[in-house]
Amino acid sequence: MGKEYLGEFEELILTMVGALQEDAYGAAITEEIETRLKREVNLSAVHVTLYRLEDKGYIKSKVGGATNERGGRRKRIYTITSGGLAMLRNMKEARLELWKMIPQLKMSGQ
Amino acid sequence: MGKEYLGEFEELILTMVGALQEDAYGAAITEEIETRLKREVNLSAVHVTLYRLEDKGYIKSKVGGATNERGGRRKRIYTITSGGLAMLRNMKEARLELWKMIPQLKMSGQ
DNA sequence: GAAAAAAATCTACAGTGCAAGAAAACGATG
DNA sequence: CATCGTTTTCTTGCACTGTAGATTTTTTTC
Repeated sequence: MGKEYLGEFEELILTMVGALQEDAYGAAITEEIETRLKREVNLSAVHVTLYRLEDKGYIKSKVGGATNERGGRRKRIYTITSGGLAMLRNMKEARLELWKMIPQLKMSGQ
Repeated sequence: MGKEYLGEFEELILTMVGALQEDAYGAAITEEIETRLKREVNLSAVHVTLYRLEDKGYIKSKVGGATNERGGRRKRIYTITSGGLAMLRNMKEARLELWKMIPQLKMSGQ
């Protein structure tokens, strides 16, 4: 039955999978978060979260082809499913709704 | 040192405390969530979360006056602190930033 | 002062966040 | 072809967050 929301970190990782498209695999996601969001993340934290998201059906994966440059294990590429996208939409809707309730939050963004 | 974000449920409860102002106590928060957000919540889940938020300094509490109608223990009224408000702002900023990264999310809201 | 009401508190366990370390798969190089 | 450095995934374990069940406290009414 899956709950109607995700944890904070799960939401972040799911969003990155959607954002990175064909290039969504553990290491790249980690890097992207660190450079673009200036937030420290642990690589295995990302991996574990990817497994959990896949279990829940929000993303799916396939092992990437042999397009490696200099050694290294094959990448496991993740893509967001329609269910995953729907979940992100729901969470966004819910947040926008919530924020409306608290006037002190009005500011720059939006 | 407190992390730079909260869990999903903590965020919800913190927002409700901010929204309900002088009327933020366990039972009222629970009711408000059920009626306005159509989401089932357990009363003690709310209470436990309130304690944790208070521990972290995002809300503070005082026992309410004797303005009761028909029996019942005194309410513990919670109010959001400036730290709590700042946390909500940060989380909102971060989300807006995140959503920008994933075009498939563009829609109604905002 | 016993019963009923309203609310808070306690206890306990599953789910999520996170990190340290191990293992796998690959290219290069002697 | 053995082994070395690389790149990346996989395993394990524990602390923190989400949630429910049952209990206790405080207060009004009869």
